[in-house]
Amino acid sequence: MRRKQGTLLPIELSILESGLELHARQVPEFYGFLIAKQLTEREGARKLTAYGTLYKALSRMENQGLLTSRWEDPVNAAASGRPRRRLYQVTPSGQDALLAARSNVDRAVAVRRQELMTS
Amino acid sequence: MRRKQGTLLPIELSILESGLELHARQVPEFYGFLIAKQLTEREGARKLTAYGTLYKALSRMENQGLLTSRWEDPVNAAASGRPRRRLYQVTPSGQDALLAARSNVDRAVAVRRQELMTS
DNA sequence: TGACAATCGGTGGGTATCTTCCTATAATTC
DNA sequence: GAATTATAGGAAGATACCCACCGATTGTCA
Repeated sequence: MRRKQGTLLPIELSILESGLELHARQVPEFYGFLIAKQLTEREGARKLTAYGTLYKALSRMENQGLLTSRWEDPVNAAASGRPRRRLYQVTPSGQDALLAARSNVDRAVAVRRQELMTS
Repeated sequence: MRRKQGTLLPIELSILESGLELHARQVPEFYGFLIAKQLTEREGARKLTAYGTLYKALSRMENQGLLTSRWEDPVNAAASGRPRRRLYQVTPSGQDALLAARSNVDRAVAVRRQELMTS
């Protein structure tokens, strides 16, 4: 869709919010599948069947510097009897982007309210 | 289906045959997914969508002593960028079972042929 | 204003294993 | 021969990740 510079897509906002919320709850890192579950719960019924969308968003965000990732220790994953995870963290730059996006939304809401009041 | 003592199911025969064939081709160990692919190719079009059936057969056969298994080194799997495999080998007892089942089939065929000739 | 280029979302597939639930069927038992 | 019982098969879903492709949309430029 060709994005306007410095804009975040809804899914990217959700990822950043989930990530920071988990961080606040003493969960330092997150991974794709966890986010998928969070989104499914939060966003209600309409589930995210298309994991491709999510994983593409994650790698996009990592390329943009909003996230960093590392692979889980494979021995650890094996000991837990599951595929290994790719663990992500929100970078300071990611936090900034979220704040900026939020204030943009606030501003848009304010403008819209103004429009409604003066019409 | 409640099996008759000392009988092999078609899928078990296929697994043993594939395993031994791979062994003859310098592939010492096999894993579920590989067998699934082999079966799909060999058995023609009708594919094995039900992996549950295959994996259940494998663990059944291991319990019966027809196969042994070990987990692939997780570090190795991670280096190859894929989930780790469970590696199987046909035991001597598995070879015996295959031979016995084959001779049973031969005997049945012989009996049937005899029936046809004398009818 | 209209065309172009970039990118995004969704679908579907590939890599691997395992579990649970239900149904169908065959072997035993009476 | 009928009733019981054990077991196999199929479907579906959980656990994780990634890639290729197609179509839709949107920002930008002429």
